[in-house]
Amino acid sequence: MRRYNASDYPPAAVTTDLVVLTIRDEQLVVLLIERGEDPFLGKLALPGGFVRPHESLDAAAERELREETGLVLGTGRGPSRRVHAHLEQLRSYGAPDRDPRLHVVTVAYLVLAPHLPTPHPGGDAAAAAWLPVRAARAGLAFDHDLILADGLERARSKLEYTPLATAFCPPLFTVGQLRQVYEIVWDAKLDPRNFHRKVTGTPGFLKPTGHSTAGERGRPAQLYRRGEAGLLYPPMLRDHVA
Amino acid sequence: MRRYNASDYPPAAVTTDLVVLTIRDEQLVVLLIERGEDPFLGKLALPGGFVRPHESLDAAAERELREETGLVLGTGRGPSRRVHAHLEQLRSYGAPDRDPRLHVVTVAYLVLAPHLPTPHPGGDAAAAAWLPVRAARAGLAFDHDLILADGLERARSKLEYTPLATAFCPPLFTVGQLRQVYEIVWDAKLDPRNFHRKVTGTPGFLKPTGHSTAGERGRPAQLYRRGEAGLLYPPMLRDHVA
DNA sequence: GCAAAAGTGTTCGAAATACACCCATGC
DNA sequence: GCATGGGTGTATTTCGAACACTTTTGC
Repeated sequence: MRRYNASDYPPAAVTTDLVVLTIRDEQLVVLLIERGEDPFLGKLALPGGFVRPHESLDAAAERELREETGLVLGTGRGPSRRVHAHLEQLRSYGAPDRDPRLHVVTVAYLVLAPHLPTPHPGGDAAAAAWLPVRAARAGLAFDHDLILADGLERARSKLEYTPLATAFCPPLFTVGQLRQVYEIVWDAKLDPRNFHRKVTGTPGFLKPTGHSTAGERGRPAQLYRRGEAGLLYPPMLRDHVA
Repeated sequence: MRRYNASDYPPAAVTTDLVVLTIRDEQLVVLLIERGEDPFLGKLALPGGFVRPHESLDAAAERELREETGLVLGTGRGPSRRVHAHLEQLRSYGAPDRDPRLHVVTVAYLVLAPHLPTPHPGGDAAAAAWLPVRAARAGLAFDHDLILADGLERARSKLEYTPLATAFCPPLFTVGQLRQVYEIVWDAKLDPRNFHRKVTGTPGFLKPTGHSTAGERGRPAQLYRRGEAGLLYPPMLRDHVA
């Protein structure tokens, strides 16, 4: 970083890869593309691509998501397919042989969103689809099995101490919907009664709207919005095995 | 990532920067170098530098630490200055203007170690020194203020749910020494009696050695080694403010 | 003896768990 | 009515905070 001759630029390329998670049919699913080029032609991979000159990493991640799937992050109005979602950097992967052709350092991102539309493949993707994470745990291109596993672990642990589960919910949601998110992501059963008391009692987790559901089975439920808290205290605890 | 023509390599360079923390004179200190070149000539910065072709990110971080400070990570025998330490990736920073000359993506690492020797500056560093983190919180080169803040927050939070505090201790240590680590890193006072019960009662945190200290003030203390656990359950809780 | 640090016992209150029970709706 | 999910009350237990007290050393 101290000298700036062109000859000192290492021949490493920078990409972003995305672990996009959402819930469909009561399953945690991940967005995968089918590679349309070598290497790994025809194999499944996480969406991603090169960071452009003078483009921030976050911007590159959003652009890749848009190009390969047609999904646009953000809250404003605009062209369709605009979705609310949580985006955060996961970590970087730079093993010299992770790409067989050249040294590629990738910065992985984690995207969590409520039920998303079917993606429109574009760019280098021959196809794009949601796959249950159980089915996607092995056989991905490059080191994407590892990246997916890290993304899942990040998502699971952040449900404990942040209100991140709300990223899987629509803007207005019930305590029951929120509980279902925890149960699906953690693959665990939670007591509905204690869960209710816990989330409504955690400061800043939920903001009541005064409205409730109607027309569904059972007693109508209060609708909540995500609260202001960035960290949950006390945290939601999942069972920790030895 | 799909095409491999040289013209597609974005002109972005990849570096690693290191947040090296240790405890000296009962203070949390960070390793800083004085820049010997423009930009930011003469300013303080985190040690770091280019990732070389076909070099892994972790290897680059270790090499930069060695080149700029003479410190060698690892447990084996060999040339002096070899130290035990914990090294983990922190996160990546890629704002297009974070380096005034060219788009540099840096992968930051966090290094935690017990009392380290005075560094020997080398490479591009005009000087290298330990500075208390309180004094180093502003005025660093590039976006290193931000990277340091992120590193501190990571270290502080990982003390809660991992045995990482032991990385600041020598191989054999007492409960009192471990408590001092928590107190210094968290800048908080902890009750020695409850702390003792808590750490000795957390499975896998500490492994008794059967030995104890002697020749110091007060009652001799049992010496422990770090245990096998990767995660602490129940976690050590610091006071969470609203 | 006195100071200092290690370590144990006990009490108190907050919070997690388990579960009995009631509420409000669709059918 | 009955099934279904929403929501409250309450007993039990577990755990952390506070702190009195004992232990073992150096001086």
